[in-house]
Amino acid sequence: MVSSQQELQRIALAEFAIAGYTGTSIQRIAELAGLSKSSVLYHFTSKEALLEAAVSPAIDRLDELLSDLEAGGLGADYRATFIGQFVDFIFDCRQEVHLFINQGPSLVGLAVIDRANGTVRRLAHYFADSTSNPHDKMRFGIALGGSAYMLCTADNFEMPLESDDETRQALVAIMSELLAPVRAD
Amino acid sequence: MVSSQQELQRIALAEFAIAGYTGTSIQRIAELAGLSKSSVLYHFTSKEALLEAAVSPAIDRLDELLSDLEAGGLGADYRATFIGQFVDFIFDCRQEVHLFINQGPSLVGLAVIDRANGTVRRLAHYFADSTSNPHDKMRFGIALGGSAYMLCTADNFEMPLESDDETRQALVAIMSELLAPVRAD
DNA sequence: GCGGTAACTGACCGATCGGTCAGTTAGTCT
DNA sequence: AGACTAACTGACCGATCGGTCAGTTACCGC
Repeated sequence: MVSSQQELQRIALAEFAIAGYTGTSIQRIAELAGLSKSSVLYHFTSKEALLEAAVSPAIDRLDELLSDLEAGGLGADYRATFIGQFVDFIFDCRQEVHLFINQGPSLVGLAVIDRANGTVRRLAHYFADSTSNPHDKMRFGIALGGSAYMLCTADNFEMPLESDDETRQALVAIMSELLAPVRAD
Repeated sequence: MVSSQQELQRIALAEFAIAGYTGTSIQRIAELAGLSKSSVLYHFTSKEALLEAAVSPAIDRLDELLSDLEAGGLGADYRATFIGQFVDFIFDCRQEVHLFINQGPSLVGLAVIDRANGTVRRLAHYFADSTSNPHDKMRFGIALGGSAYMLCTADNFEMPLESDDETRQALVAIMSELLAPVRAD
């Protein structure tokens, strides 16, 4: 039995990811849920509260992933674990990642987006700060950002991905290759 | 002597890229230009016409780049030329690329965005169709999309890029590596 | 100076938006 | 049945938006 609140979060996340936060009205979400706009605002005090409820779990998860990385370090053993976890994350939270990638820059000022941006920035810096070589900085960014971007975007370009397993394996392999030069402190 | 029209296009492009098309009002653009909203609409019949004027040159350029690629093929010789041109393109049209990446999905239905999406789709398919191996399809997507994404996004994460020359070299090298498995038909 | 027109403007319009609030309905417990 | 309250609703509000239109200003050529 799915509660109205959970249903609204699910619909909001999907619409925010596809049409954009500013491109999605509360009325639209209400219609898709078969409720009134007032009902949406009964459950969530504002549009921003709805966004926060929809995306916070993914940010929490990324925060945790990053904390584990900071504890496990960049050694080859933990790196493989991290890569697997990161790929699982971008698979499981595809809509949220799509939203962070596409709307992180334009929704600056919304508390939950600032939080997401902060976490992504921390992740990016973790790898970039492991090297002073500009080539490797760029390489690591492409490994992380490019993988996330590709997974979120393939649909838009009518590029059917293979099975999730095959796609996951490909991402893990490519990321492992791109992150191979990482040095453990 | 820069005309009002050109100045409006320059401001619009910058704002559309940073704050989003829907997040940027004509009034905002007018204020930044020191003109009235009506004056903006004197020069451009609509907001969409302003967007089209601002981004069409970049799409034209990408179209041309793609036509050259289709003519030159995927052989190692032409590939190096293409990579250099693609990297130049994402450097020269950084704002436009930022806009296509972030807002291509949510602005579907606007003629000029549909055109941009179509061109990007054609480019993505050109490489993906050169292989049946899912790993390589993903790899090529990461090469192209990841590079574009990283260049547009580095600013957002307070990752100062090195000089343009160094950054360009790094991108060319990484793209060359990722596209190395491409097969010429 | 006069006529023509490019460039600009403020007032206005209807539509949409996020949000408020009083009222209604449905469900639960005593 | 009555009281309470969670869930829901329609009417309303002020703000913002893209766009229209009549009027003004600036510039150029004769």
